[in-house]
Amino acid sequence: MTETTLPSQYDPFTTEAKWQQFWEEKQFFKADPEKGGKPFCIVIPPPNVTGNLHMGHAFNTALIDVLVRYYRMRGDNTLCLPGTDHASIAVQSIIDKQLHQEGLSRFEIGREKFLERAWQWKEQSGGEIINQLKRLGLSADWSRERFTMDEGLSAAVRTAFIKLYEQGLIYRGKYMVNWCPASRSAISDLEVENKEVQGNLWQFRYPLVDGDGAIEVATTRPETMLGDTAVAVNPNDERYQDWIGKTVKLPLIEREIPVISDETVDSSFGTGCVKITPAHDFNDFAMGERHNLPFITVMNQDGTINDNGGEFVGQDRFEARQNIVKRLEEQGLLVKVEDYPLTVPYSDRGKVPIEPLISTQWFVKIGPLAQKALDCLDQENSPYFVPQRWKKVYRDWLVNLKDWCISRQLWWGHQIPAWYVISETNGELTDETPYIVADNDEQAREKAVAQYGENIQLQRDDDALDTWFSSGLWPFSTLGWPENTQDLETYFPNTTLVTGFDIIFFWVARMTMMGGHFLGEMPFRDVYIHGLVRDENGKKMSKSAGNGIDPLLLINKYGSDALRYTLVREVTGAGQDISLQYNRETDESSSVEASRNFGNKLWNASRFVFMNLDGKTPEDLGTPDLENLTDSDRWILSRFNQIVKQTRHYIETYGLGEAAQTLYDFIWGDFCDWYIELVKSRLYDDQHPQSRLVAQQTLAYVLEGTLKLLHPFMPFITEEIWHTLTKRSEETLALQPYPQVDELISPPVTPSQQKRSIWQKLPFKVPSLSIDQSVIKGVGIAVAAFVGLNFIFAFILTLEQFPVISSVLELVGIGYTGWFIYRYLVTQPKRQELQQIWAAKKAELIGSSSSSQPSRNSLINPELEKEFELIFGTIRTIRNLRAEADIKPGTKVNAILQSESQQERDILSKGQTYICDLAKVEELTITPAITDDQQQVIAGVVGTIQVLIPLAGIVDIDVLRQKLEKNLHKVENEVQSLRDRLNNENFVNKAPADVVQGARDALAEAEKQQSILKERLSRLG
RNA sequence: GGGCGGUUAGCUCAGCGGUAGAGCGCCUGCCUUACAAGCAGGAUGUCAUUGGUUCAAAUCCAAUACCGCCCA
Repeated sequence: MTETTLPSQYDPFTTEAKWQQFWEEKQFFKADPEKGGKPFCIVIPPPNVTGNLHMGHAFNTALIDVLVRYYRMRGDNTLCLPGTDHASIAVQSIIDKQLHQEGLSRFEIGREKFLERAWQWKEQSGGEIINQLKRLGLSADWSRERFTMDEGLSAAVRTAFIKLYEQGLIYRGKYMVNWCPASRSAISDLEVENKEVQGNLWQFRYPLVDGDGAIEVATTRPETMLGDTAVAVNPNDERYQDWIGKTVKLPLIEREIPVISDETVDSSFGTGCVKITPAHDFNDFAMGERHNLPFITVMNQDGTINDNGGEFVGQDRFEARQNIVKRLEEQGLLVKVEDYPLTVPYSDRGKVPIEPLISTQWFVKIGPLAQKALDCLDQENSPYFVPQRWKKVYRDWLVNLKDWCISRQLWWGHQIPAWYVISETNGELTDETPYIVADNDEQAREKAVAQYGENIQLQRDDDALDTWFSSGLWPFSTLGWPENTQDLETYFPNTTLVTGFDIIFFWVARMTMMGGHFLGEMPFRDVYIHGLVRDENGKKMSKSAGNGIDPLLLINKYGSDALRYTLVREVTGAGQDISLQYNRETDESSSVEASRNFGNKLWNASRFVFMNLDGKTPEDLGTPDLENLTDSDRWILSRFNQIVKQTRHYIETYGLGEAAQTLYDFIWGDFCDWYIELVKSRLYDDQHPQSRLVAQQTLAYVLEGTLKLLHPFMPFITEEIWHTLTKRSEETLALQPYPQVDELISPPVTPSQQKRSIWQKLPFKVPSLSIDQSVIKGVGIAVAAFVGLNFIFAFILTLEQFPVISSVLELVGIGYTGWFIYRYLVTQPKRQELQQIWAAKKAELIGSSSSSQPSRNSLINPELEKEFELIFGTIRTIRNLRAEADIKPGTKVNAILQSESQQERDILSKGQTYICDLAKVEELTITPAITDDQQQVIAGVVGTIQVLIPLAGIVDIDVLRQKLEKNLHKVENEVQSLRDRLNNENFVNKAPADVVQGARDALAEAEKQQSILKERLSRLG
């Protein structure tokens, strides 16, 4: 064994920083649309530049990066595009708050200065966020980083706006919108959060104009009565038949208003008679339109009562509420007040109740856009939701969409590209002022002049667009749209959108609508929905609750790999929330700690391997010599290939948590607990150099393969170990090919291998040929290509598949060869495509190789794995007996294994050295029957094998008896239940044959165990 | 009110027709030269309740209860 300088504890801090820098400097993750091959593209959901990343971002980033790194290693033409979002309202309110603290307001410093500060903020916050993404290990192409307000994306926004406007899908109009008095801006339906609150239901009396009496109305918002223009009842409500058509006098304001009937009135609400305020309530607005009622706005933009409010002018809406109730009470018009739970719409941003207000805004006509997205969903199931249940949520939302109010009375954001020709309305901006939609000032002026003559005065719309308008373009504006760039050509549509379910509404549907409209297809193939990260008490993390857990805190404590791995491993049920163990007093997390320990385990296993490779790399040693493998080598190679298969399958079906768990079990269980222990004696044995070499080869091969498998999940530690292992200092693990099942038997053709080995062997210089030349020299090439093809096919095919070549060449045909060369071989990127086509062709011709003859064609060997299960079971039983008998770990014992089954005895014989090594057995006897029974013996049973350890010392008979009795009891229960089942005719007749046989076998085994245990007990006397 | 999830070991969660698993925690023994961030061994469950389907239900169906989310 050679000494290693590596410490026995892995230190993530220096390591992670080192590789982060290495990856970035070498630009390993820079995408190249020319590379060819199957494109794989993820554009990350851009974090808001409102501060730092939270745990939800860490989660999202971890999932994205697993996918991106996997597909990159698989050989796909991969792009991961990072970026940030300007978050209009959120950032504006941050700046507003800053100004407020300085005793300033944005109106005082003006738009220009305000935007300067906002950009400053963006630089700082955006920079921090990008750094944090890097610390998380995100393997993005940083050269393509975008920001929603950078030049290109702003141009995309203007183009989209202008196009939609010209197509009649954007309009300006006076409608009721959700108004946030705190930010003094309109907001969209989605930014409204409904909250259950304990409010009141007031009942007022509105007196009849003609005659005596009054009608009683119920309301939860008394202050709006100032704007009432009718009272309404349900036409079928018998109580109020006589009232319909009469006129009542609105108290305090003294306005005469009609009593109308409308189907939508809920007779069971309050008195069944409601006041109608068309300018301050969405339902009333609709009713006002139906019945032609006046619309009287009684509030200002800041939520105070305006001139229409009589004596209450200038009061805040909630102050006015109190005063109005008081005044009505004084006038004897208050009937009663009762407690009443109700849902109040709050502004998600301003955190105050929104006020429905009529105002002039810009809207997107949703119908046609949603229809396109719906068609794609219904006809092509596009995009494909993972898990599928979110599809329904998405669909429901598309169906129920209303027109989208996109203007915001904010400065931070994309200013609406509309110019008012105020000279047409006496220099004033009114609802009637005509306007021009254009890309910039000059264009606007040009257009305006053409329409209104030289002497015009223009004023640009002050408002900014809803942030989600630019976010809706994100999957393609980031790739260069509206320019038809090569990035767009290659990477659109994106492969997968990875996002939390909480923004399906806000974001996903907007992207699908915009993508469908502007590019004619859905902007991503799949939508992978994940849940939220909950805190240690299962509560949703939120800023207001203050229960967020800072990912950086955990990264600093345990490393990025550990945090990433924890988050990914938890995500088994896709779309399900995950909760993170956390101790707020110590900032410790037991689950992240477990992942750190896992990393450390891998680290130490690797140290062990390094110590035993005599300083050689896997390349020096060569791949495992398949002719000279021992059973244990064959076993770990079987397990490894099984894991390769499972991991690939899980990742490709978005089972990231399952993949992570599978690797954990393999590395800790199969590789560390068993294989390393099995192989030790061979490594320390100089007498058998060949066996030692094969052990080294297998160790090195499986370790390197395991590092590759795990790399997408724990990129830093695997990169670190891989470099120590391979000494390939200028390369990166991140660009190594992902392991393939049975690659030792039929080596995969990887691009790099092609370049190095096969390609250079071709008898002509294809890479230097231009396309034109290839056409001219067609015939000559065809001949040369034929030779070249033979080389390639010879390499791709394994020996047993060789006869297939002739039939393939018939398929290909010589005349076709020239084109074939041009199409697939001249350009280096196309070669991968060939590989895929070839694989498909191969499968077509010879059938899928994996399932047909597993033992001959695959290293995966289920029979061998079963045999090892028996050997391991035997080892465990001996260890168990040793522990029960309190035999010191270092002490060797003798053991007798008795089985009537020849097959079992054969397996045990083959595993004899393993059993001796791992269970510390001096002398092992394998026998069909016990001949001379020992007096002092402890016994156990595994399968139908009786395990006996003769003891020289004293055994506690009572303890032994108790243990045997307990086991016997368990076995007897099992025997009973199995007998019951097998005695049931229905079971025997109806259950599948293999299940019945399984039960019979289990019964036989249990009965055998039973008799062994009984026998042992009786011997105890 | 409508819809969707969840309820499995002390905790966090897998399993989703063939009779119950992991990590953490707990108990016992070990500093056995890869790893004490470890090794070996051990204990722990009417799989929320009630019905149904089935030879067989933690697993499928229905209802109920509780927890959570979304929409109105």
